[in-house]
Order: sequence, then structure tokens, then C-alpha cells
Amino acid sequence: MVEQAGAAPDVKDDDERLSRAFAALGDPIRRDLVVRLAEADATVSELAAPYDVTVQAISKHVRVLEDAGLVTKTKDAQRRSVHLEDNVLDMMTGWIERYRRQAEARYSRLDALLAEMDADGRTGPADPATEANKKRGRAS
Amino acid sequence: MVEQAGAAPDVKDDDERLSRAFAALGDPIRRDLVVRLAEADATVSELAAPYDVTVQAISKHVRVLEDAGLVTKTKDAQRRSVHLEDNVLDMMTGWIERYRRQAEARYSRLDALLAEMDADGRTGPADPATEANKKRGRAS
DNA sequence: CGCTTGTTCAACCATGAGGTTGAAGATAGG
DNA sequence: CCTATCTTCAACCTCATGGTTGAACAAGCG
Repeated sequence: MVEQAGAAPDVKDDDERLSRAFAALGDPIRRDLVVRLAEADATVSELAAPYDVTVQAISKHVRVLEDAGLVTKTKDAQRRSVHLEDNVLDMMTGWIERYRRQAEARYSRLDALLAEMDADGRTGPADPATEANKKRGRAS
Repeated sequence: MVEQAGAAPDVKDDDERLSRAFAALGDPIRRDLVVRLAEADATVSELAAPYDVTVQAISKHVRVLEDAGLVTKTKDAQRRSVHLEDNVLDMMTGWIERYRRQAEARYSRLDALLAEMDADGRTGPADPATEANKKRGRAS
């Protein structure tokens, strides 16, 4: 396996983490687990109670969340509770917002250009995408 | 095609959309497609160019993104470009932030409680999770 | 019309993911 | 020590997913 990770934060690792995290939240049960863990820490058996699947299945789900860095297991022996970590959630919103904003900025820039063109009468658009977007009429 | 959307926003549909969206971004190629689409609209063949997989594979990826509501295809016939939609991205950040904030609020509430207990000397905690969190010592 | 280009559809294959059952480790309590 | 409880490991099944190849469908263009 490629488990070097000496000193560099390694973009590759972040990408891997993002993949795991997004994929993890792609499952409705796991998303529900996160919702419940946002309210309070809980053990695996507690987490498993509401669903009509086996405890093992939930244990697997928790492990997936753990591998994604979304939760940690306190190996307290007493009460082995699962705890929601928020840093990876931050990473996810960071990723999404970055590109959403970029797209948004591009759209408003484009709207401005269209307005200008509309006023001027005609100025050939360099970007072919401009045409497409114009036709679609940018909802909000 | 379940495109009714009469009056009720239907939580079920939103859940489905979230599942599709998160799962869609769980794949590194699809995430990369989103990154590139944030810069500019592009056709399927343009999108496929950089990767060493077949165009059909990328077409499938685009379809997955489309089913998730993350992109739309302008059937312009001329230049059938793929366009990034930001509303589902908003939905995703909305979901994440909601529960991240809830967890965060809980943690700071807990820190305050612990500080108070430390000052008072002893006040029986009603919540079992409190014990677990106390033992873990809440990193930052 | 016939060709080239872009896109998707259809089968098919391999792998991974979610689920099950069954048994094995830990750990508190009798 | 023995037992009950919680959790995970292992093997297995099924089906979705990402990839391939090959053909079909559309649209411009010589």
C-alpha cells in the first residue's frame, strides 16, 4: 500500500479523504447516523437500535464513517461511544463552496457582460459558453 | 421521470437528491469534472480529453452528475455543453453546516459545563455522553 | 448523398458495497 | 471462573458501479 505520508500534507491524501467523506454521506443511513451523532455521542448498539438491519451492518457503517474521518471511536472500554468530528465536514463545505463561488462569480460576470452587450447593441462574445448560458436565462 | 413538484417539497425527494449528490462527488473523476465545469461549460468530449478512459465512461459520469442535479445539459444541438448548477451544491453545504453547527454548539455547551463543574467541584451530569466526552478531553 | 464527429445505448465484465449469518474477542458482573 | 453483553471479524450473497467494446443515433459538411 502507499502509506508514506512522511511530512508533506499531500494533496493526494486530501483527495482520498474527500472521496471517502462524500461517498460516506452518500448513504442515507450513514447520513442519519451523522444527524443523530450531531445531537449526542452514542454507542454502536444504540445507533443500531432504530433501524431494522443487524448491528453488524451498522458497525460497518460506523467504520466507513470512521475511515472517512467523520467520526472517532473513544476506546474507553466502558462506554465505547462514537463521536462526530467536524473538521472533515469543514473540509467538505470548503471544497464545495470554493467551486460553487467560482461558478457563481463566473455567472454574474457573464450576466454583466450580457447586460453590457444588450446596451451596446452587439459585441461578439469570445466564449462559446456565453451563448449557451444566455439561452438558459440563469435562474436566480 | 418524477418531475411533478406540485406543492409539497417532499423530504423523501430531497433525501434522495442528497444521496445522489454526495455519492456523485464521492468519485474523484466526477469531482474533477465539477472543478473544471466551475471554470467553464464544456462538452462531453472536451471533458473526456484529459483522462485516459473512454468517452463513454465520461458520458456515464456526466449522466450521474446530471441525475444528481449537479449539472444540466443544454441540448443546443450546436454545442451540447454541460453546465454546472449550484443549487444542489447549496443544498449540500446547507445539510452539512446544519449538523456541523449543531455538534459544534453542543461541544461548546459541554465545555462550558465542564468548566463550571470544575469550579463547583461536583454536579452530577445527567447525560451519559457527558462522561464520555469528559474522558476524551475534547481536542480544541 | 455519404462521410466525419460527437454522443449515447446495449451487453458485458470485474470489483466493491451493503446486507446477512455465525463465531470470535473483550469486558463488566455474578 | 463462568456468563452475559457489546463489538468486530470472516465468509458469503446480491446488486450497483465503473470500466470496456461495439453499434446506433444525430448533425454538420464535403
